[in-house]
Amino acid sequence: MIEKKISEYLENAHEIFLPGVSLDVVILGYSENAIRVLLLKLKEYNLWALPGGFIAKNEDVDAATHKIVKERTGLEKLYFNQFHLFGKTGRNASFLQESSHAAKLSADARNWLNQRFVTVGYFALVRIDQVVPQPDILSEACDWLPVDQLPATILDHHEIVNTAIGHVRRQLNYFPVGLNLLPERFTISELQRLYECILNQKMDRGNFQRKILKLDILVRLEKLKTGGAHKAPYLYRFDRDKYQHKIQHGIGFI
Amino acid sequence: MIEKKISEYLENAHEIFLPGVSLDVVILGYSENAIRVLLLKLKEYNLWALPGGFIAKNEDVDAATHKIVKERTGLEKLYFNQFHLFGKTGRNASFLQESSHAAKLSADARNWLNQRFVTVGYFALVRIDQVVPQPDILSEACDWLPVDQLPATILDHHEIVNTAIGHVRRQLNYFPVGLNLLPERFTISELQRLYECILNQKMDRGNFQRKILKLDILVRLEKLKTGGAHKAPYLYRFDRDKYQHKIQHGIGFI
DNA sequence: ACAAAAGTGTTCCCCCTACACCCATGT
DNA sequence: ACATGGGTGTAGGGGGAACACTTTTGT
Repeated sequence: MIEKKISEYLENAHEIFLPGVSLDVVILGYSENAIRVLLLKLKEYNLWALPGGFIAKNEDVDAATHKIVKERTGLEKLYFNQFHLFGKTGRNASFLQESSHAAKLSADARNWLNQRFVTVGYFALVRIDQVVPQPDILSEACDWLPVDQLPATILDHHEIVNTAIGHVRRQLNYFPVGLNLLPERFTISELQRLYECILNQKMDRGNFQRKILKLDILVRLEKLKTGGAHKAPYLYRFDRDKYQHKIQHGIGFI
Repeated sequence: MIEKKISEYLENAHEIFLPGVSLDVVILGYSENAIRVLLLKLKEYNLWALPGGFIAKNEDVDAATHKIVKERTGLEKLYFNQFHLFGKTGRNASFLQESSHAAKLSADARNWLNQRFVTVGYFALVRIDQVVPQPDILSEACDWLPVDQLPATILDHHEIVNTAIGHVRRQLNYFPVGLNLLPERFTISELQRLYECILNQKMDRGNFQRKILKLDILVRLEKLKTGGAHKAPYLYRFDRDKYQHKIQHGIGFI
């Protein structure tokens, strides 16, 4: 049944999708003190791949990205960003060509798959706890893997992930990207650990607190009742309205 | 003769180039107190267009960009950067379809031109005085036009230029982009006027000088003999070696 | 009582800002 | 002499870095 779906998908691809252009999304989340990327384990191979796909002939590239992230995560409202086009020669769907499906395809479908592809890289920032990862029809599993311990991947997906991280790191100075990765309510310490993770460096506790609060984009909520043997910290939430006002004048954090 | 070249180019395009992908380069220069972009005036139309083209099936996208900029400017060593993929539906080579050449083309060639195109945006920074602008076969003229007074352009080239400027402006904080736009030797005042142009705001003379010199990427040369009724300023040149050392630790200017 | 982590305060110092002041040069 | 622009000096303030102190809570 699933086999039939794959065959149909590949057989019709050359009629539905733009030729030679694919897209890959680096979906990033944060849990257990690590930035993680959502990867798909391909059937028939011991290789992982980024969620991705093709762009329908009558579809905006941004819209195609939105659709793919929604399918893999279940999320509707998304923060995502295009960051690079990977256009080296020799990129193609080689892993599909070798698959058991390729043989059954028509000549047109096979030619379409065999052509060179350029791919548009997007990154998306999501809250891991809100996501229910969904493998696509070509993959057998789907998992959040820490970006500093990537498994073997197809093609240049390793490079795509690393390039994405670099862009996120640079955006940290201007946009409160961290807030797209945390749950609705969080403590300053949690936010600091996230920042330390992204930038890969320790920060001073007291200074971090003052600095992030002075941006005036967080709202203090009730105190957190914790089971920890220490003072209960405040919870905060991100204030999108205040943020929208600030952003026009530029936010400088680091 | 030129007519024949155009026909040949368009007729063979579908065999040589990647389908559905084009590239456009925002070539920026600086002269007479204005940031200027190199635009081509199309034959048969009263419209301007960015230098651009297609990507050969066996050619890296970066290489195709390099080739195009070299053809239009004569420059070999270049600072250029990919910044965005423009992928809205409805983008195509509409201006070519209406041209007098389109009628003579084979069905294959016409279909290739009629398809939807996504385009990769690059920007390049050049020294205007070193450039001898060269129109391509589809254009009758080629000129440096100030980016704040753009003429009517084809498609979304207006948006592409403005997006490019935004990226350059943001890079100004991290890379000495200004130095790719000035002649080999320049005064601090000239550099300041350039920065003021890009950022569109006045800066303090004394502070600009200290700040830019403290980056320690400029080398002071001999004094300039000027015809001006004032003290002769020093000339400086950009020190690429020092810069390469600095950049790893990050350069913060603004 | 004590440990652990949160919240807040303090001091030092650097750097940015804003001007002011001299210097060199051509008219 | 004087205007013009170049180079440098300086006083003040804001903010970051480092560290200290107090507060709350569970064991």
